[in-house]
Amino acid sequence: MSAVEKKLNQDFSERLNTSGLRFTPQRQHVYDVILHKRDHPTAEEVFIRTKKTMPEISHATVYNTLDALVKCGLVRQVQLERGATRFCPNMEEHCHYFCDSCGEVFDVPLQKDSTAMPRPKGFKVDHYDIAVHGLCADCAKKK
Amino acid sequence: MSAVEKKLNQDFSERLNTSGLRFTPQRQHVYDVILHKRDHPTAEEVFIRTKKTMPEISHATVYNTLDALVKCGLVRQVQLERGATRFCPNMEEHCHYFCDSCGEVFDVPLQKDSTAMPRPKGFKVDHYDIAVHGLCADCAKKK
DNA sequence: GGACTGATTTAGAATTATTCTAAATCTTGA
DNA sequence: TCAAGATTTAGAATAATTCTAAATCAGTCC
Repeated sequence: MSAVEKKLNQDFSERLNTSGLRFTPQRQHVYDVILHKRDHPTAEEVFIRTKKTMPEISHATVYNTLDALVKCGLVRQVQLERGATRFCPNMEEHCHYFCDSCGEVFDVPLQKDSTAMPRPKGFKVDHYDIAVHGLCADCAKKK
Repeated sequence: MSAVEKKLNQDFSERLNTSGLRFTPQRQHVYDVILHKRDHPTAEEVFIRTKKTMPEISHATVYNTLDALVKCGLVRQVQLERGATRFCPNMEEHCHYFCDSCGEVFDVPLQKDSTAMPRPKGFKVDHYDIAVHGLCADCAKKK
């Protein structure tokens, strides 16, 4: 393992710890897999890819790990269509251009100051899906 | 049926026709149900509500009808969390404030000219989910 | 009106996505 | 070292959605 990789794992470990979670080989492998190919895989796809380097990993662990990564802010959970949830390692503020025909996903950074949002060349926009997540007034009070 | 209702059904029927779809009692009931209580039900919830006035309707028909309504632009399909898809009868440009704790959904109209988006009183924002749907350059060419 | 065509509906099976369960294993701290 | 709690595992269970094949329905052509 290179020095850079060691550093990454240390950061990762600390990130987990601050959320009360442990650094485990399984979590490391899953996170590696997601960072390695920076696309928008489903949990099933992450499972398949992780099996290549860790054949004994289970389904439940992948789900559990993905939830852990989402909880400590290392991965974003993305709902683009009916069916499987996807996961995204890009934690910068960005939006997803999603092709309803082929399923391709394009990340586009949000630029607060520009009036027109840039978009992938040739992309034909049909509609926007904007969801703001958080806590409603009542739930915010309770916490 | 009142004159207003007749008019609505006529509009609905025409809307279906222009998409090559037929106006059927089942579709009418499902659409009624969605318009009546303007929240964000899942397909299962729509199924249950529709059964009250049309007990013999089937699961598949509800799914089929919801897809039809989405296709002809009368209903919006919304993915807010893992699990069931929701449907929204509000076709104005708006975004959804979603409470990750209790699941409440608030519609907020998009106002292009204002700098700060209004939000439900007391809502504590965690993160934005912005998805732009459409066709990528390659797929747009093929169509 | 009757036959034909294709759309729609239905029950139920099948598939897909996700969560749950209980036992085994591992980690950490006393 | 031991106890407590976190994690992992295989597989079962559940939830969400789609598929299938047969039956029904609506509109069109004669």
